[in-house]
Amino acid sequence: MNAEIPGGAAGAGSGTGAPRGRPRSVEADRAILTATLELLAERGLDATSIEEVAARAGVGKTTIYRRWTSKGLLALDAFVISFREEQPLPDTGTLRGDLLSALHAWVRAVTQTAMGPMLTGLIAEAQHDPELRGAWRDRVLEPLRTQHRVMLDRAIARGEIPASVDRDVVLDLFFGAAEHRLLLGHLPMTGEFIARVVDVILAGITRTQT
Amino acid sequence: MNAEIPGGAAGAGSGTGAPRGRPRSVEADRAILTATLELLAERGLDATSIEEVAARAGVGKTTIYRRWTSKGLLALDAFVISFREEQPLPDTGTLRGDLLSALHAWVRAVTQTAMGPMLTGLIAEAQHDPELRGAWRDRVLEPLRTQHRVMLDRAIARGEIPASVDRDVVLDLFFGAAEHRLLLGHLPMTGEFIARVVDVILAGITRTQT
Amino acid sequence: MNAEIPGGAAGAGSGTGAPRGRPRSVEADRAILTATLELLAERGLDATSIEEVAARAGVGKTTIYRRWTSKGLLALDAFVISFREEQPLPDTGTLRGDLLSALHAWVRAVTQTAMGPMLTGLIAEAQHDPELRGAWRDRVLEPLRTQHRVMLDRAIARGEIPASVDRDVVLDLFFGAAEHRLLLGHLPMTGEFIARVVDVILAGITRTQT
Amino acid sequence: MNAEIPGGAAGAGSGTGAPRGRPRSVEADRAILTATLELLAERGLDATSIEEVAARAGVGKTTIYRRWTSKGLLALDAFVISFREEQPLPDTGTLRGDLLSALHAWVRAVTQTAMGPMLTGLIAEAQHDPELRGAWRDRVLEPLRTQHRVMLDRAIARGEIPASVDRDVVLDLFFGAAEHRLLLGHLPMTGEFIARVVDVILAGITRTQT
DNA sequence: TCTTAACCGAGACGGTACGTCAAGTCTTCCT
DNA sequence: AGGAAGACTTGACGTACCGTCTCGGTTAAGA
Repeated sequence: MNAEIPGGAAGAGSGTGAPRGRPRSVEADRAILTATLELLAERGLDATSIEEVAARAGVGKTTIYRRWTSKGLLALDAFVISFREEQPLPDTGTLRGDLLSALHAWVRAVTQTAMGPMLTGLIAEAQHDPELRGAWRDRVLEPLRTQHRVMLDRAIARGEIPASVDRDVVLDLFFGAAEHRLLLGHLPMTGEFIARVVDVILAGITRTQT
Repeated sequence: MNAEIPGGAAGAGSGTGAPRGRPRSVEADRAILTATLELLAERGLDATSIEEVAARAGVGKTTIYRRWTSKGLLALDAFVISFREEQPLPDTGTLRGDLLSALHAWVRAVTQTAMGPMLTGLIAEAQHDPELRGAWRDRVLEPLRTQHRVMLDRAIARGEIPASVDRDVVLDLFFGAAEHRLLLGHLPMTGEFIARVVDVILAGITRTQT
Repeated sequence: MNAEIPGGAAGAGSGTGAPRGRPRSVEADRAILTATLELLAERGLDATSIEEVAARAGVGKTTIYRRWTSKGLLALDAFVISFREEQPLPDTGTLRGDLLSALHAWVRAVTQTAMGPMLTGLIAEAQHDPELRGAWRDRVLEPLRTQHRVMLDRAIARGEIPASVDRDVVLDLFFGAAEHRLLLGHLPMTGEFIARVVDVILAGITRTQT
Repeated sequence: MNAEIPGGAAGAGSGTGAPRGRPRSVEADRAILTATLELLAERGLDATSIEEVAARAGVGKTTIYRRWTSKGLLALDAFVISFREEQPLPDTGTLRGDLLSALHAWVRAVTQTAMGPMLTGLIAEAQHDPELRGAWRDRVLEPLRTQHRVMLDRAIARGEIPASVDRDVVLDLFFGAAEHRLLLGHLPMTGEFIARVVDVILAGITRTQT
């Protein structure tokens, strides 16, 4: 539970032993997150109010505020549940295959599912909510980067790319280009776009900078 | 005026000749934009209300709504005035020099001035305001891309990179990586970051010697 | 208007000339007071919420808060409108006749109309709202006392009672006994009660024949 | 204890003999009443919440609700404990002496101690809580009246006043006038006020209504 | 000694209403 | 007709208490 709903006060302090008082309702947790997810998909984070979430979940507003300190952190929890396993760690044998597969999965998620609007809504909200910004980094961004860094490490082990590669910069280029198109929508994220992004990055780090 | 404040209804119908009635106050325009700029710098787009802008500008709310249909478009106008000339088109003789110079200018603007919060605030707002999203593309993004595409065209003419390079993808990688760090703040935009971004892209698109 | 709705900010300062801005809606005033009166009669002051008044009046909550700073002052205005002329100044020629007539009118008002619950509700509310307490004194109690003091003054002029009578104490006994029964309800306010109250007071202050 | 805290469910079923189960904590009773008394004195009945009483008494809310069905009844119990013996039955030998002494005691209690705010708060609360209204009559008003009726009976026995005197009306005038000033605060309860109230009533019932 | 019933503190539960803020619109007088 | 002022309706905010409920854990009497 703690792992899935870290946005709130997380109930009893770990190690403090007895949790005292009526325990938080697991049903309420579920109802709130379900309602949030539905509303997020229906009208986006900005147009969703805590009041509406409470009404749809059949829950008092305080029950939500007791668990989450802001709309953003609630939305983050709802998002994370759906997003986590949609981003698998591919292992195709070559870096090109891995990168293509990973970017395809990301693009598919943000264009074919409700993840797209959720993601943009959360990034938007994070711009004026420092706590959400931090939580987003800790619970979405860093896990994703850590996972994808593995692909680069394997490529280094295989000798495909030099060990001197700045993996952080590579990840920023990799996700940055796609995120840029997602946020501004100036150009579509086609298969060709994906291929070329991977091509440029791959060529850029494969070639020796002698 | 029309060219600088296209966010609003543009006042008198174009071509109708005589504007009839009292003309719009130029002082009001200036006062509103100045107040907006101040508030944007002080507390960001999200925490700025039309009501406050009106109060500080010494102007009725109606006077603002008559010119701009949304807070975002007003902020965009205030932003554009300040942002435009901060992004010069460098011409250093080599693509590497041009790219480094351009990215340095961008990073400096968003980290050393109030442009950073304004930019992130506007991108955030654009996520739930389609009109602003369009205006942002037309009035900020495309001009910037057009300007930077020239650098790539010159490099092609010089034979530094092949004509087959997908310039849009290059621009997405170029701006995407930096914007990514700006929005999420997971890593700083140091000089080294700038250099490596340029290096990877450059290596990725430079003509093969084979 | 000022005379009838002194609970609010009373709009423009008198003498300041032009009232600037959109004037307060007279319809809203009326709708609010009507709704308040209905709800007060239906369920009493305590069980009436500002929210419900707003809803029934078809008015925003702020429109009420702009005019009245508390529920009590709003209720007071609604009450005063109804109560004012229900308490006529009788002139029967004798003090006994005047007092009987006045007390009858008061008892009739609080037992036969909705004035009773309103009055008790307002006195109750005034116990924890000093502003209402003051307003009640100024706008209900003192006018009523001033009016009834006239009856005593006429009796003094006629020589029925000595000029040395403490008229304030007489009024306190007169209203106090009835109010006491109204608030605690331990005994009914019958015609006999009225007669005996008047008898005792009258006997107590009538000039000694000695 | 039962005699002093009759507001609650009175614990064990009458006649059932053995109460079964854990007996109610006497400490909790005391703590709750003490906390109530403190808060009543500090901020009045209206501004005191059950939640705060529970917190200060170091007691669960349930423990309070198990004993008292409403805030008013709890406050009544706290009040009665303090108020009871403050109102002695004077026996000075003359009705004037008795009345003066009794009214002095009452005025002193409500003006010099925290009894005043408690009393007004309870009367206020009783206006929208019929149960409290009944309890107030049974446990405060009637005992007080019964006690003071004795003074009138003694005066009748002594021949000071005729037996035909309506003692209820006299008591209403006696307490009504003072309560009136207490609730509305339009005039102070001075020694002169007390004397004149007694004078008028005494003169009113002494004199024969031939 | 072991149930068993009612208590205890703590604190979460679904609600209601609070008083405030800002949104975008409307209405007045004035320029 | 534009402009400043300030009203208007709407809707959401986050908070405080309400009276109820559920925990784990006493505390006694009865079996």
